[in-house]
Amino acid sequence: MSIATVSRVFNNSPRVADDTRARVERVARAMGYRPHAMAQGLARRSTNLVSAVIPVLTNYFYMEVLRGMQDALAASDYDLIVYAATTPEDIEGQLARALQRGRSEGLLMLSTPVNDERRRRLAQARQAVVLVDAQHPDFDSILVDNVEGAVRATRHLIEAGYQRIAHITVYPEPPPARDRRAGYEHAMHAAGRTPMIVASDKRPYGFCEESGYEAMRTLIEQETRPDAVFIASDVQALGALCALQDAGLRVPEDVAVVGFDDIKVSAYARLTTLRQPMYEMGVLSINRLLAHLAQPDLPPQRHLFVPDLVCRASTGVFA
Amino acid sequence: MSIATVSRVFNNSPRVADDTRARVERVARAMGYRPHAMAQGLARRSTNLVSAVIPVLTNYFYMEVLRGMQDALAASDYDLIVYAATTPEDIEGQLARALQRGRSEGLLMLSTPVNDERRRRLAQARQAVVLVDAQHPDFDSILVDNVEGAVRATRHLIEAGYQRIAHITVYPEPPPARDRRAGYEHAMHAAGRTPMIVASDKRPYGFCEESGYEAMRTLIEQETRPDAVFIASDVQALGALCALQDAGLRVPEDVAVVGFDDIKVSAYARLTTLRQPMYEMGVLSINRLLAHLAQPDLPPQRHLFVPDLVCRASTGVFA
DNA sequence: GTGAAAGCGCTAACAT
DNA sequence: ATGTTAGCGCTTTCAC
Repeated sequence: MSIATVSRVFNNSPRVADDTRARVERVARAMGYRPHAMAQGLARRSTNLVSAVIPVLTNYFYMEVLRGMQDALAASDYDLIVYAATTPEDIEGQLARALQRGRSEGLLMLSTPVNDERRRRLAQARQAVVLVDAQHPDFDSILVDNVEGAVRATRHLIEAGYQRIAHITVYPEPPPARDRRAGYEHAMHAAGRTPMIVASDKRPYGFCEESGYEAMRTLIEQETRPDAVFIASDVQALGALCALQDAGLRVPEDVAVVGFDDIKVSAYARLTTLRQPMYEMGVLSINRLLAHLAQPDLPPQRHLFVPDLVCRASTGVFA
Repeated sequence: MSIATVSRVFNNSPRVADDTRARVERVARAMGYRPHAMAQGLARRSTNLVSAVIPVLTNYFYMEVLRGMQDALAASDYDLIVYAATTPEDIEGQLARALQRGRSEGLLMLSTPVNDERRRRLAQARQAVVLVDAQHPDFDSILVDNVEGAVRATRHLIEAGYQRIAHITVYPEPPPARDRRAGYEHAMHAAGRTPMIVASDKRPYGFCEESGYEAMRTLIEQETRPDAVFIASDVQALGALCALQDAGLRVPEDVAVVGFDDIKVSAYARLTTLRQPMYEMGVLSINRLLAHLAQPDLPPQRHLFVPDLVCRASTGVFA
């Protein structure tokens, strides 16, 4: 029994006799043999590993995307290395790790804009690349139409009859927040309204309850308090709802609130929001990555999801 | 310039002349050379990879633990493969992947009880192992004293003067839920009270908003409604709070609520709960794993954290 | 201080 | 259908 035959059995080569195959399998099971991943990887020049680079871990959006990725990956025989940045600047370091030669074969990059320097590094690493919540013509991009989502959110409030509609964003402002603000401004101007924007400076990561709480406090203390607020993310909206409650204001009677994301708890906070298909985005990103791995010359593709408005009690309108 | 010298430079061997080292480094940078991870791994019999096996991804507890792991790992040069089960039964499959020879050197197993079969498999895989939220004498175990936490929660309600204190758990009941129920029962009996336990059957994963919502509905509809409830997890408590609100009941005036975990949003839901040091547990688990990797004969150690009571408005007592 | 050479545990021609 | 052998890209003795 040569090592080559064993290798053939494990690689399902058709050129093995049925009885030898059975024998090898029996013995392998008996002694608990399984091929050595690294040796296999070196020999076939493929590691069966893909990596995901994520700006922050503790965020429901990323968790859901990650869950979609894992579920889609389970059907393949690729495993997933997760590189989470500890700080915003750390993204470069994590990317460098993910791009090390002989580490992984594919890269999923989340919410990380591709500048020229990064494009160069990605190209030279010769990995399959899929961008999620970011885009670049050279790579597969999977994103949500944040501008359209924000327009829908704002129109919903306008149509429901709210008069002074404010917007809470984050500072520093990442691309998705920028687009959501732009959508809000666009819809407001189109309706002849004056935008009213607030953000609280929360570093390093603005999408958090604290930032929503603080920004809402700022709005509450203003001379002309808004009667509705569109907030850049659900977690911030949760913080904002808390601020309203602390101030003794009722939702939606005194102030209506719309979030963005539709994270799990939002349903239980009765928060009107825009649903992003996070899980589906994760699944799709893996499917695209695997497709690129199987067919390296596959042209890049851009997939834009349009977020749906989910009406709940926080706007008092069940459209 | 031989390949051996280059290798020495990259491995910081002292036996290289300063000028050759400088030359190698310059050229390497110029042509963007970095050692091939798989080849390196095969040669030194070490992959610089550790893996984490997680029952479910979408859970704030795991996310925080994972964040602690990632932060602690960033200082080392190990990368993390994440194996998330798609279903409860899938744990075995993910474990098998993580244990493949030549894949990773260390294993972090979360909330996964070690039975004899698993102990055998882990031992034979010769990996460093750290258990989180589970324990076994053969392996490092990092956990929280769920019984004590539940006792504290229950006592807090008793001391605050609540009369009919119910408990909401989950079904199927994982070890942490079992311990929390036990702690509740113990504290109730010690105070001469009669336990009153409800769970809603939510498969595959009971720690969710829905299950808390449903269980609370059951309690509300009972002839003698409880005036306080200790709930096995914060996410369930969030669902329960929603059920109370829908029923027009005030918290804590009509029903007081205590959760378990202290996830981020709980602060904004004004939920009294028991704080688990999730992030710290993640950091510690990696530190232990790296210690075992550095010193294979290190004896297993058990680390038990005691959860702290965090008093908020949902129990109306700010101790 | 540097180079030559023997692995690491596989896969994939190429023989037979 | 099976065995032989040459790599895969490094690390690590062992010479020099």
